[in-house]
Amino acid sequence: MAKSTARIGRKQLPPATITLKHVAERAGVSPITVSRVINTPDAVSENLREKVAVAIEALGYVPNRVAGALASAKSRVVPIIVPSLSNIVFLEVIQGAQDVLDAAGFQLLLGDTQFDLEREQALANTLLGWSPAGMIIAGLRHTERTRAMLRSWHRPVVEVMEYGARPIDMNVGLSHYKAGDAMGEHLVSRGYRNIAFVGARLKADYRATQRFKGLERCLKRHGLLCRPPFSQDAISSVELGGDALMRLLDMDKKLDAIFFANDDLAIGAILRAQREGIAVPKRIAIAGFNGLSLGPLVQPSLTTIMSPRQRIGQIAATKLLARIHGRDSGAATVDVGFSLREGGST
Amino acid sequence: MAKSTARIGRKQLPPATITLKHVAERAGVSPITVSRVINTPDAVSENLREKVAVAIEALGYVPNRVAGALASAKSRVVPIIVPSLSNIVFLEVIQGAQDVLDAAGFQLLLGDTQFDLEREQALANTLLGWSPAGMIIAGLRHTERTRAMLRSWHRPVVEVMEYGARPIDMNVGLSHYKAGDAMGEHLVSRGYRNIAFVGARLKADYRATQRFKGLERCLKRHGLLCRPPFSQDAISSVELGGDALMRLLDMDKKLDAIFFANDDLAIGAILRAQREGIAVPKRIAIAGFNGLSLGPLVQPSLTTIMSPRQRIGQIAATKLLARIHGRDSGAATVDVGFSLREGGST
DNA sequence: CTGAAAGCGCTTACAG
DNA sequence: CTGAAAGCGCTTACAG
Repeated sequence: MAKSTARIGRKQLPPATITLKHVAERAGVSPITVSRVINTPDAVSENLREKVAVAIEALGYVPNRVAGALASAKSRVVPIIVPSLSNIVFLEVIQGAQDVLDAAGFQLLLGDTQFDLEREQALANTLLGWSPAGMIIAGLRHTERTRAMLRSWHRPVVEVMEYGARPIDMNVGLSHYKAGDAMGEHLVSRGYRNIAFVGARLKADYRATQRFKGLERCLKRHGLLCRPPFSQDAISSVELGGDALMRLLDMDKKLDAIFFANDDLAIGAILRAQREGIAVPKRIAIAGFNGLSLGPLVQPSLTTIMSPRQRIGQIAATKLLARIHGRDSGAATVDVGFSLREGGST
Repeated sequence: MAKSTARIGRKQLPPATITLKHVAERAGVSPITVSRVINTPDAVSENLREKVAVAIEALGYVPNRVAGALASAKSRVVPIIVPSLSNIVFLEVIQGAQDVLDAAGFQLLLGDTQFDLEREQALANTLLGWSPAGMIIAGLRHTERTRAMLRSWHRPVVEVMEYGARPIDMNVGLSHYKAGDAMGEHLVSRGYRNIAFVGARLKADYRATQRFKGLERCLKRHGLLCRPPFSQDAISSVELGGDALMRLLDMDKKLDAIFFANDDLAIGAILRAQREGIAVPKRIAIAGFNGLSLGPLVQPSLTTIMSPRQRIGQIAATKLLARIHGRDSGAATVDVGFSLREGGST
């Protein structure tokens, strides 16, 4: 309309888009100096630093992260890719990572694969388009293309949850195989001889399957029968654990112990047994995996394996930051281990 | 070293950074056409679209989201700001939002304020530097600057969790005040007359305080004594609920019911009562808030108020997307309501 | 439907 | 310690 209106750039900008240039003008310095004050303040004399800080404050300048990321080909963003957000376990890892990254001024970008490795590949691909500073990804199993892509990316990548050989870059987790074996040992030592393993969607949840494999090895070592794992095609939940308990007791009269793939299922089984008047561990022993805080509070208290999930997230983020900042990041792989917590349920 | 090496731009790029230009060259079209094929394929003839698609595939081109965001001043990213990641309630909202946004090709950027409104302001400020397409933020209470900043941003913002007047833009939630009142009505109707409210860090958790205010109004209406809320300075947890139960029973012999600020606390109280041999609801009735799936499984089953947390996230994300895409987003505010689930604990 | 030009707001690499 | 120039990889706005 008004011909006289000055055109800034190609469109009518509301006057409120404050850029580096505006700050520089106000402070009477060049834009690069402003950039330095923000990113590497030690490289600027105190005199100018002060002037620039005043101008930033006065104008309410907010750096455009996007422009910075484009120019430098990196951003203060770290994607974390997990199989699912409906599982408390991954959320705790995210929480641990968030604590550390946030304190360092990094933002977490969330991705979930729905336990689908092809989706994971597409997601990782897209997320790399954000020029992240590094990446955290759950698991050691990925498509070959995902592995190749992340490896040739040449930025820090931490694979979390399970501990194992040949990570893409760094790895923080625990051996689910050993954990399964340890629980098997515990059950056998307590005198149980007919032990079942119960999970949910075991095909997708290969870490749970590794726990089963560990149990299997243990039972074989003791010359005991190892039943095939009982897997239900539903999202793991407390209800599901109770249902599984009832079905198994009905199907297999000799059963004297159940090792559930996780605490949700196991707690569901204990609560269900309570309601049905089934004696735990007398009629059936129950064990879980994860070490949720509810475990010690149910009756009988749950025997389970504690995995340090938040710590996994924290360690992963700490190693990532060390590498991003060019500091020593310590060992490339960390086995955070696990511990068995004996409760009254076995 | 090798003088003959061509310099592309200012540094030696590894040959593997495929850009729009490379795709355009290979397809024999201009870069803008490639851009259109990616962003608005309908605006390109099928002939060229096909050629470009082939080139993209052949080169394994991944669009640089950062460059796109800078050029267009918007990105397919949506920050979600919540008070805490250690609370399952917010995680479920995040999950609901993620489901919807992910399906639409948007990425979620995570921020937590640790229940600090100043931190929230700084976080919102930083996150705007990512040129997000919209924002989801928990709560209706923010600093005046945060409100002004988001309002003048002129992009869709959804405030979630509680429902109330004067949102910044859109609002999806429920009335915690009414929910507290409703639980009060239930308890009074069941014959309880000495009712306490128990929470954790109520100063920070103002939504829990609103539930207390609702209870207070109800008790006054019935001419009953309303005790001050009992708040503990620790993160809400199952253990804490059990401890609070024991302390209150000891402090206040007349007490016949406790309304806990959330289900974690209430379930902890029920489990503790069970272990201590305290009769629920005979000696003391227990009620919660949230509707966690564990509630119906403990003994006695928990009376609680169900809040549709995942749905809040889904609705918020859906409205955001509608506005982003210029479609009708429906009502600016949505009261998702709540429902009281009667269990055996009252 | 297609393209040449200009620009988004920063940072890199160089020079002084 | 400070700055002028060039460029990051896209998209906008315009023209045809």
